[in-house]
Amino acid sequence: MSRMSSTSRPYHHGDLRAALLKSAERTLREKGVGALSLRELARDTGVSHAAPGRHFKDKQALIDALALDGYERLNRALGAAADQPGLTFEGRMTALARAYLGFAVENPELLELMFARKHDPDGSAQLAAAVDQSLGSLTRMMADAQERGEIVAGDPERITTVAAASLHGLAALIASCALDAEEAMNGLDEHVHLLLHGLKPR
Amino acid sequence: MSRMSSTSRPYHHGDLRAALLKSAERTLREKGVGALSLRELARDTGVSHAAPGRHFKDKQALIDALALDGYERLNRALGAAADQPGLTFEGRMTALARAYLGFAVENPELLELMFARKHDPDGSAQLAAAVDQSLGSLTRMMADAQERGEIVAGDPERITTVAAASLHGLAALIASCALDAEEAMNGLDEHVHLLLHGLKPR
DNA sequence: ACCTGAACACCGTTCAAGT
DNA sequence: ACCTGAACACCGTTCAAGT
Repeated sequence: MSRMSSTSRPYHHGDLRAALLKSAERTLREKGVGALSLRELARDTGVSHAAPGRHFKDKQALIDALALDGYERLNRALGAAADQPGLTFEGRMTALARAYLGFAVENPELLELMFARKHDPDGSAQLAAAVDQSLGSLTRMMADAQERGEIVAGDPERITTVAAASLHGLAALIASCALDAEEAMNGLDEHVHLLLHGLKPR
Repeated sequence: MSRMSSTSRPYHHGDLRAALLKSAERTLREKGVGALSLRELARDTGVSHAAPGRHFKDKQALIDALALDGYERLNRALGAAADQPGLTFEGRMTALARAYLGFAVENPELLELMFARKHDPDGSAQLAAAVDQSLGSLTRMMADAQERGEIVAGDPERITTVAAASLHGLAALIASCALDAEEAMNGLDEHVHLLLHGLKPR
């Protein structure tokens, strides 16, 4: 009678799972993976310390869920960049690179988490699919370009790997603070140009 | 009188610090960063749980020491590869790449740790120097090549970044199991060739 | 100087019990 | 179905005390 809200909901939450994920991403962003604690998450969400166990069997399960959410956002960004019409191949490649690096700059801790070699063999099927989708945007672009003769012939997977390594390397160096983010973004056009035209003089 | 060894040494160890590091690297390799525990390390080394505190002010300090040791080994490998005589530029680049990827394949967990964005601002001066030395091998190689006109003109730092991102991307993808290690090693010559000659047809 | 042993404030995970 | 509260076995870190 004295409570103001949620007359019909059981306990505190309609969607504790979502609330926990939201809170987790916040502390991930602000304090890093090391500061993630199920108990603190429960406290912040106003729930008992055992409640998260109902929604995530493990701490790793929560981390995997964060990673999966990250991939979904990244894949939307990559897809949108790759599908832009009216661009040259180099233009599309640059747009894709910009989308990826932008994500890395905005979500460095999350990116690290997405690429960590942890992965619960149970829940990792979804994660594997999400990773494939990320590479998919790039693979399609390379296959298209190859058909049009805009890039060299050869095993398309190998060629995709070269491009992927170049972009992921930049993203990883940014996320780990080995490279200044702003500087990398400013040099991005030239980076892509060098990737396509090579380091050797023509 | 009844002990067989170390008649003059205090307690159990002549070099507890080294013993802890050795044990730590072993569990890092076998069970991952998440399994590192100062208390377990102390138990494995036959010492009280507070003893590690004398040698590492923090768990992070031990991790930083592991990372520093990793950089020292990596830098020796990179230096040896970069200084090989009688090679073309592409040959030296390939040797450097092979050294780096070899390290990544042999020490995936350690590499992840070396590139984690943690770094105690206190002890990180040494770490920063070690990182610089790693990049140094590559930077010198690029500067040499540029002088001889073997690679394109332009800001040498930018060009070094392109090569570094390409190699580090491969290494990171291998370490995170996103790329099959053997496959990547087999394709390494072609990878370097594409890096130098570009993805566009000539 | 180097280590011990107890203490403190945290964890993740499990499980009977409540609503 | 969903959550609580207590319990268990661990942590990292600190600090007086021992040798």
